[in-house]
Amino acid sequence: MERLQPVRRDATVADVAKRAGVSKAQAARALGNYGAVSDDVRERVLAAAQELDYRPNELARTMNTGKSHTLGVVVGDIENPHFGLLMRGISDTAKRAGFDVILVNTGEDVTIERDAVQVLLDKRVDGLIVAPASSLETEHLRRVYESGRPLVLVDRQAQGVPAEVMAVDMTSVAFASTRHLLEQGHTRIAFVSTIDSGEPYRPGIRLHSSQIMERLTGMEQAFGQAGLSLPPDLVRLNAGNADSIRRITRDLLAGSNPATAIVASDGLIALSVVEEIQALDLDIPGEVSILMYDDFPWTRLTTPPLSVIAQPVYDIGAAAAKTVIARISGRVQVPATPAFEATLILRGSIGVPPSALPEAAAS
Amino acid sequence: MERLQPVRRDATVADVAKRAGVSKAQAARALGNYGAVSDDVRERVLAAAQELDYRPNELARTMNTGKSHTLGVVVGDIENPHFGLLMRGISDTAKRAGFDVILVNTGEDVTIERDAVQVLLDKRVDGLIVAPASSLETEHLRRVYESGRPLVLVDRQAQGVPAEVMAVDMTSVAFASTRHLLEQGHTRIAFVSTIDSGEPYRPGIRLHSSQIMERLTGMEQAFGQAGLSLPPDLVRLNAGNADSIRRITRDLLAGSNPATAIVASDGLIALSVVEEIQALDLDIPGEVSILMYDDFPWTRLTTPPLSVIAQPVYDIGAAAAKTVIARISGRVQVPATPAFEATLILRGSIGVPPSALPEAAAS
DNA sequence: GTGAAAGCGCTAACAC
DNA sequence: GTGTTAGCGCTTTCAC
Repeated sequence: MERLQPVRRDATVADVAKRAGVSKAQAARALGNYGAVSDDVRERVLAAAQELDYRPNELARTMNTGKSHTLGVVVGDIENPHFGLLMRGISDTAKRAGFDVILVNTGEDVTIERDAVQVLLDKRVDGLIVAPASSLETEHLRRVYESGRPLVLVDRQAQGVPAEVMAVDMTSVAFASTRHLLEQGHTRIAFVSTIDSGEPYRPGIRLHSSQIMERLTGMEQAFGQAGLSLPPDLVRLNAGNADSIRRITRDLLAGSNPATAIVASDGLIALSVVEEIQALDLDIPGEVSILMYDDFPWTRLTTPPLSVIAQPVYDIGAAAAKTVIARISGRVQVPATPAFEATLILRGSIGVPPSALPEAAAS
Repeated sequence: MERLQPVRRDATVADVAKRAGVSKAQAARALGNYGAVSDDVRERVLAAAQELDYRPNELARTMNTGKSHTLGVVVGDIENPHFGLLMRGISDTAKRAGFDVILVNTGEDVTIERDAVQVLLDKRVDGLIVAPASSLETEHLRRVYESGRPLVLVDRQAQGVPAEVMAVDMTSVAFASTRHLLEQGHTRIAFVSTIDSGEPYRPGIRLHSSQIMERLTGMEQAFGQAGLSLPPDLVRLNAGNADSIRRITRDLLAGSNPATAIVASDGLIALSVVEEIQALDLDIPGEVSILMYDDFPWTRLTTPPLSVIAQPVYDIGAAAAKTVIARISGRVQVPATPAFEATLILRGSIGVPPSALPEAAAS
């Protein structure tokens, strides 16, 4: 009951060695080109390998050396072009240095992130780049650090994890953009974010995302500098889905003291906010001003085009990759973490609030 | 010159066994829970594992069993939300079945795709899902098939590769949407695609992307049914970057016999096309009608909202995952490949061409 | 230069 | 139930 050729097993070093008439060790040396090998042997071995269509078993190789020439990347939401671009920055840099990149998506779920990190570690990636779902729940990241495998964080901090963080300083750009809004005459400035806090905003609240914390801090500072304070009722967290965002938008724009400007924490939020504003038949920027985080191509297409806060996402990815690779290579002199700057790009969606217009001022 | 604790080596089965006072084999059985183990032994082993913080070396495990409980995914452009959504469909399904998913991006480059597939194969993924960069250069995919590892294709066919393809039938929706445009009175219908053909379009041309082929076929059929033929001068391939797309758009809209409708092959193209139309100060849909492939949220935000051809991308991903997993599990009865249908979603960007309006007709 | 042999951490066949 | 013993495919001493 035997097959003639069980499944055409892949050729191994031993097979190649036999065919070339040399020892396994010599074949391995020629194949992996290390150690000392005579030209004659090398030639015969490579020829044999060719004929047998030999492909090294990377798993076995990794098991011995501990190196896989692979970077692991963990992100929250690959559907967000933000991460797509980040990924390209990482991939391009990694490829140039001879590293492969594998990605795992977490849906911004810390539990899944924990598993993802473990999976990657189990696959023996040489280094890890993580955009942490939470800046507070970070034991699993601390463990990566303790395992000694290089880890670089992107976008967000992670409390208690002594790893480099490649991220924009959101505080200053939030400050600058809020000041701009204040200068236009806005004081009722709203901020809408999906960030899941479990409770409504109050000054001094602690959030999972260091990015959002920074944005709020920047806003608070700008208000403070103007002798005002950020209206707590206009900061809306937990804006989970399109429906809730639209409801929040309606709410912000209703009543006797509505918001005159809305800052959307990401593209998806801006989308629903603008949709609701259109549904309410309000004018942008005549009646409501809009500012959103991240600069996506489509923001130039809306009427009016959206003002945005752009981040050098590709560069952040590239820098992250460069740094993990430097660490992997054992370089002591790791490239200094660059300071990334976000920039406010003014398009048509920010204007003067109705209350500040001449005719309104007269009343 | 010895360290007291060289690097705190990870605990292995042997360590656990020693600590629990049993043989390696028994420890392994308890840990991997297979074979027969007495309650007493199991308890001691698990306790020892706990104390030593034992984590199985998945690499070693994979080397022995040949299984990694991991799906490999290869896509062309992760920046495109299309693939992001596809990825979610895959991940959700895989996770539910206990599989991890790792992704490699190729930038639509066949050479990189070849490497990516090899990397994944080297990592011994149990199955592969590939959105092939080319439907024509497919030897590497054929090799995957021959290696016996389950392979499922998404979005595009791959010539000579006998693997299931999860994709929408683009021909029929292209036919239907073109007929709709014809019924509105358009005959000068343009089609713009990034697809790299090396040469301009001519009827009967062979392209790398089966999807684009189908779209063109559908358009040709609709024209044929109307007793007309697709104007070859309006089919523009090789629209690589934003600049060239804008140049092409300008070109299509100039002259004495301009296009009255433009079909954009993807979101990025639509973006540049619309930008150029706005720059030319032409009215949509008064002077030019627009239709694009893929339904992204932002298409509802432009003025007017864009008519699109929507695909059930998430479902395609889910189905692909389900099928590879079925194959991996050796199920003979693999779920039948569902027929995915794209749908034409009419919004405001398609209208009657100027030439068909009463006043124009009078002239 | 070259080869024999040990070992990476695990699973699996085979005895008892 | 349990332990012994081979491997998996590769790298890496260590002799010669």
